[in-house]
Formats: sequence, C-alpha cells, structure tokens
Amino acid sequence: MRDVAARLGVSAMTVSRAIRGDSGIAEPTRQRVLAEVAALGYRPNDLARRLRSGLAHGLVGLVVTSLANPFYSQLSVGVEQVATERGAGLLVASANGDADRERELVEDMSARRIAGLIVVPAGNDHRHLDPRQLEGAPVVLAATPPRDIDVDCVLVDDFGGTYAACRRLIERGHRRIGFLGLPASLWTGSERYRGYAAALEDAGLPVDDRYVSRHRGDIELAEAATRHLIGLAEPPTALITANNRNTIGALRTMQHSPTPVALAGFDDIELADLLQLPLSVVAYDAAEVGREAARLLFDRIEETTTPQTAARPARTQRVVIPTRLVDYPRVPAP
Amino acid sequence: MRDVAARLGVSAMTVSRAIRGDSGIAEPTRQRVLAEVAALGYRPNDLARRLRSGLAHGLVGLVVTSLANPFYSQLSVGVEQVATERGAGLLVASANGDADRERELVEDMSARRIAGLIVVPAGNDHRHLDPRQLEGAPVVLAATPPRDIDVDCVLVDDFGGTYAACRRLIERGHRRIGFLGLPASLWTGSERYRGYAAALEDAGLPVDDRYVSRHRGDIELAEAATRHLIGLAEPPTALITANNRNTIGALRTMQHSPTPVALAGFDDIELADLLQLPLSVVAYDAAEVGREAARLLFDRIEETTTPQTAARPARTQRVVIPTRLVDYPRVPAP
DNA sequence: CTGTTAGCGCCTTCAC
DNA sequence: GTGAAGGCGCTAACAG
Repeated sequence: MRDVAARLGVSAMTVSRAIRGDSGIAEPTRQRVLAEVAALGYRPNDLARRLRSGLAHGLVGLVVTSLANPFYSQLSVGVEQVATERGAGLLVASANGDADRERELVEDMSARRIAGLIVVPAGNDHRHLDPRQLEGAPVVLAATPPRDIDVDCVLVDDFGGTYAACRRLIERGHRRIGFLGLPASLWTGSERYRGYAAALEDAGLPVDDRYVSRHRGDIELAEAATRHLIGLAEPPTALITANNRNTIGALRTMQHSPTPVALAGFDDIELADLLQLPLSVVAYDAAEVGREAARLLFDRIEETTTPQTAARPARTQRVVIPTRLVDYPRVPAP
Repeated sequence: MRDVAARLGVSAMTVSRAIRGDSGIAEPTRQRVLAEVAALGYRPNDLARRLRSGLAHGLVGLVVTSLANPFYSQLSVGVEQVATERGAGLLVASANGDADRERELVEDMSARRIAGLIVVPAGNDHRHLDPRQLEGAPVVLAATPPRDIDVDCVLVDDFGGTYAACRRLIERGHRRIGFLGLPASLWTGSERYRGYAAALEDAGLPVDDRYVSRHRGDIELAEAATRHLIGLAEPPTALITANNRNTIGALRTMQHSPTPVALAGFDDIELADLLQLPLSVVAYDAAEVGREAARLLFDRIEETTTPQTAARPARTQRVVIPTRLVDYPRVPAP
C-alpha cells in the first residue's frame, strides 16, 4: 500500500479510499490509484483491515460431527451458500461427536474472532457455546435446541417425523417394532425415540425395551445391534432407525438375513430408490437447515453491528424444518 | 490484555509472555497472570497476533466443486484431519464448477492471508492459482495436475482405474461399451476417457463415438445421456461411467429399462453392496487424497516459514493415489 | 477532495 | 525477569 502511494505521490489514505470505493475521492485519482494497484499486483490485507475497523465480520464458523455423514455435508452446503451470498468465508471443523473437542474448536474459532458460529452440539452441556464466552459472536445451534444458553436454533421435526414413520409401520400391521437409535444424551436421539414411543403408545402397543438399542450413530454399531435384534427369540418384524448411519447398518445386516424385517428410518438415503427393499424414510431438506441457520446467524450479526435500531427485544428464534415420509420403492411393487 | 496487565500492575508485555509460554518470565508471575486471564475470561486476538508476527499461519483454504458430492466431502474430511493435527483452521468454499467463481474465491482467501491453499481446479487455466499471485501462499492441486504453474499435486490414477474397469467389461465379453463422462476440458474427464479408449484399443475394439457422451458430471445429465445410449438402434451392452454422479444417473435410468446393461464406474458408491445389480467400481481413498494434499501443503508452508535450511531445491511433488477395482455384489451371484 | 494523526491488539526488539 | 518504544497494514476521525 505504501508502495502504491509512494509511486503516485499520494498518501496511503487516498489509496485506501480508492480501493474501498469510498466516496469523497476524485474519479481520476481513483483511476490512477487502481491502475497502479493492478500494475503492482497489490492486494489489501484483510486481517489488518478488520483489525482496524473492529469488525470480525467476514468469517463464520461451522462445527459439525463429521463431514463424512451426508446430513452434515448437506448442511454445510446450505451454510456455505448463504455465507457466500453475504460475502463471508466459512471455517469448518468436525468434532467427531466429542464434546471436549467441540469446546476446543469453538474456542479456537472465537480466538480467530469469527463473526458468528453455527454448531451442531455433540453433547447436552451448551454452556461453552454462550456468546458471552465467545467474544460476543452470535451462535446458532442446528439440530438441537439450546440448553441453559439463550441463542437461536434450527431444528428438524424429529418427533413428528419419527412418529409418522412408526405409524406407517403400524398401519402396515407391524406390532413388534424395534428402535435403532442414537444415545439419549443427544437431543435428536431422545426426540426420535420419543416419536417412536408415542406412536406405539397411541396405537396401544407396548414399548418393549428388548427391541430398543440406543448407541452412537455409526454403521458398525448399527450392524451389531441389528444382528442382535433379529436374533432374538421373538424378533421385531420392523425397525425404526434413528439416522442414516443406522439405516445403512440395518440394511447391510438384513441383506444377509433370511427373515425379512420392514424398515423405516430418519434421513433420506441416496440411492434408496434403487434398493429392491421396501423402505420408508423421514426426508427433509438438510441444506435448508444450513441455509436457515446461516440466515439467523447473519441476522444476528447485523443486529450486533447495527447501532441498535430502537429497543427491539430480538427474542430468541426457533425454526423447525418440516419432514415428509417417503416410501420406497416409489412405485409400489405388485 | 491491557485490563489484565493493569489489574496486576504489570505491563502488557508480561501478559503476552505468560500467555504464549515464552521463556524469560518467572513462574510465579506467569501463574498470577494466567489466573487473572482466566478470571477475566480474556482471550488473545489471533488476528492482531498474526498481523504483528507476520505469520499467516493458522488458516488454510480448500476450494472444491461441491461438498454435496461425496468425493469432495471425503476429500475435505482428509484435509481437515491434517489441518486439525497441525493446529490450523480450514476455510472451505465451493466453486460449483465455475472457473470464474473459483478465481474469486481464491482471491478472497488470499486477501484473508491464508497460509496455503488446496484446490480442485474447475478449469484448464491455472494461472490464477500461481502462488506468486497469492501473497506467496503455497498451493496444492488435488485431482488435477498443474498447468503452466509450478505447484505440488495429488492425483488419482484416473487412467489406470478406468483402463482396468473397461478391461473387466471386455473380459466379461462386452464388445459395445459406452462411456458416460465428464467434459474433455477437465483433467479427470480426459484421463478417464483415455483409460477407456486405451482398454478398447488394446483389445482390438473400436472406439465408437456414438457410444461416448461427455458432459458435466451431474445426475440429470447422466440420466438423459444414458436414456439416449440405450435407445440407440444398436445400443451398448455395457457402460463406463466417469464419476459417481454419472454412475448414479446410469443406475437410475437403467432401473426402468428392460434391456440389461452392464456397468462399471469411477468412484465407489455407498450402498453399492446393497444394489441387486452387478456393478464394478474404481475405488480409492478420497480422504487420503485430502490428507496427502494437506501434508504436501503443510510441508511447503513450513519450508516457507523456516529460514531456508540449505539450498534444498524442493522440487515440485506429484503424488498418485492408487485405485482398485471392486466388483459388486461382493459375493458373485450364481 | 486529500492528507495527518492516531491507534486497532499484539509482538519484536532492545533497554534496564 | 521485566518494561518501554515502535510498528505490523490498515483505516477512523479529524483537519485543511
């Protein structure tokens, strides 16, 4: 910048103004400056710029469990779309389900003075996600409502979706329905379980603990759990799987099983339409979860930046993304 | 920081030293400072820190086509693992196959003074990826070798993988084999096509242009192309698909087709083991592509940081990730 | 319209 | 072992 200014015999301030498109600068001057900038290949240092202007704007963080899970990669696609629209960069990190790791990541990001943070929390305790701990950067939770902190969130209709899926199985005549699920410590785990249990109860069916397996959502564990369930003396005739990893694990296991077990799962599965098996899934727009979370986040960021127009209370928001039940195969087999 | 210093009646310098674990500070002093830091919840501002110390360290960029494609999300998982190990943050962005967009993203990232950049280029022209244009930040290309610039890259064995896949179809007696591929302007597109064509030629078979469709790798286009190919007067009896999007498109289309067409595709497909169709895939570790790219990148970053130990020429590296041919169903049907 | 002064928050360098 | 000065690159705030 100094070089540019020196060469043109102007001050650094003039260069600064020209670059930013500030008003209060003569058009010819701006042209000269911009030409020289181009000639020298000078690019302003965003770090220094933000340091001075105070704004940490320009970088938002996203902490998920793992990008290897399509739910999270779709989510991040949505977040990225909105971030890009707003001219912000996206810092992503995977906590791999580890709450301690999550805390480290979040602290690291806040040290980097990100403008805001979207988190899919790995645990029950959200105190480390309090914006007051994070240099005031707004926080939005995805897939889980805040606990003991006051922030916006975007949820999926976990209860309703699972309820509908379980109901569908009941309508088809199933009476012994198992649940292959996530840990109760996870919001999604407990809500989806609740939907399952409620559907059974509303149908006058018992919730049989033998048919319920709650574990981390990973394919291997789901396979083992499925093997166990279908090996029972009186096995379930149908299973509800609590997320895409569980659905895949169940599908894999049942492929080698002689006894057919009906399946309904949370999360849509790519290629589900090509499986020859009947399968119902609770589908929803995961990218929209991300987009919505990002929108809420940027609204808050602007709110913080803007000089508090009036005394708007700005209550905490909670957006719920709807689900729909999809039956595969799409065209019912005869 | 000033607050902490003031409260303790020490200088900011002492606080700085305590935080960084600098030597030259008395242990009791450090303890007092750290206690006060914790009490006030003070967190150092990374931006300011880096601004002064010059180090752009701590943030690397990744530009891919789309995180919605499992190849790229796996790749980013690998990059993220290594970045995290090295204590760096990861800035991701999708160019969606648009070369202009890619250039914008890259420029934006370099304005943010990232320490290095990994790119899966969207086009043929790589001049905008020259480190000299990017404040000297090292660049590593993934999936595509550099063209007109001198940077490291990590490749997949596109030619060998496709060659093997095509050979497999030939071994199974196919003589009319189609190719459902990516644009020739993409490295992966042309290499995979080359592998296909070479396998045919080596088997004394003609490359019939009617059976070749080259288009952007997206599911809808692949479906249309497949419909076209199997609708030909003398349709191919087998298809090679150039990436996972094409494979899925072909699978979808062929599900509704009476004429069976054998399929072999580049990229493994989750759930391929559950499809009832025979399918061969060129599998490889996409996360390893990312890890390897990140390793190369951090090596270069250190090289830049380190005061040039000896006159190591540091030649440009090119790493190739191997592929293996996997036949589904794993246990061949009778 | 342009320049000067000062300082964002931290760290390097050199005194003490 | 600690502190004071100065500056990283840039831009508010005020001058002219």
